Amino acid sequence: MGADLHEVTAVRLGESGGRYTRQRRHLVEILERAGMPLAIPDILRGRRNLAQSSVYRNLAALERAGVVRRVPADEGFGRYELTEDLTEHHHHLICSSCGRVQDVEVPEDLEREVDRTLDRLARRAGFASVAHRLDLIGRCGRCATRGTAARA
Amino acid sequence: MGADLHEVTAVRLGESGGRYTRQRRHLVEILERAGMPLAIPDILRGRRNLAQSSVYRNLAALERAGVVRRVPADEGFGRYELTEDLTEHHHHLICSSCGRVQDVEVPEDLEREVDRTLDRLARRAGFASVAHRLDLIGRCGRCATRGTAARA
DNA sequence: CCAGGACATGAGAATGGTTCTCATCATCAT
DNA sequence: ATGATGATGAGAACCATTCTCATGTCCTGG
Repeated sequence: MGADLHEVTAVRLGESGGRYTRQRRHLVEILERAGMPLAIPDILRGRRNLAQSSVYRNLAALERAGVVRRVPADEGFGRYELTEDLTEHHHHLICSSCGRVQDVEVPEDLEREVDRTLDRLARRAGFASVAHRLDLIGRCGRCATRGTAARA
Repeated sequence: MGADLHEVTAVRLGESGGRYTRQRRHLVEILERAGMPLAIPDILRGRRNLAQSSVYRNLAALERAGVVRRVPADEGFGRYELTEDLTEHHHHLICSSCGRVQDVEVPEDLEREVDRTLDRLARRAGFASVAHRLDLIGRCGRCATRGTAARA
């Protein structure tokens, strides 16, 4: 992996009628290095050569091509990461206090059991072609030490 | 349950320095009847006596009181449901094509195993006080029958 | 009863993340 | 080269959400 990440991206972009331009390659590299879902400001920070509108447009293009995924956080804005077939299947630790998102992988056997069970439930409800999304909500170490009140 | 839903709400609202007004009661009843996360337009639909700004404000108040939870969907807007300690712990079937969200409960033992494992992983990563969120992504029956292209 | 204080409401303005528009550039095939 | 097709950047437009402010409502103490 790693080397052909860009090949795969190029192919998929081609299929969806797009080009693998320098800026799109740049975005893919940024997301690859980050290893965690990034918000637009994170991507823009200290890179004054990226136009915000182009970043949005290109992330949308990469999403359409199936290379990038928009992660919905409960922060009022979105974060972006590479799709799982380009990395490893993983889940997120989400800090409910500062919004920081961190990747985790869960054990194979739990994954399998979750998948199996959910698949059954989904079918029963008339849903098809199912993936799952499993996130942990908590407080990261940094937020836990200073006490940020959440609820009385 | 059901009867004291309103008592609990009144108490929690009181604790967080608010009143259980007619409109807030109304919102709680709407969410209770729905049994699925509702978007603001769903709540407003055919109820011209509710001011949009008040609905937002009141849902925020109810969320602060721990009665309501904002569910982040990948639709660009939020949905609201009663918190789990007022209903049952459950998860969502999310249709990736039409955005419809439906509640599901998963078997006790899977829940337990997920909780146990995630707790361990979280602790290892320095996260504390963890809840989980487990959603199914797929296509609902309605969207599956008519073919809505998602990706080539 | 009446007055005052504290919170709730409604309408619309303001905010902020995201998407669209449009004029200009780059890239590819002929 | 040359024209077509798509990409880029800057800013305007959009839309969900939040804020403002002028009332309204409810409870409390006199």
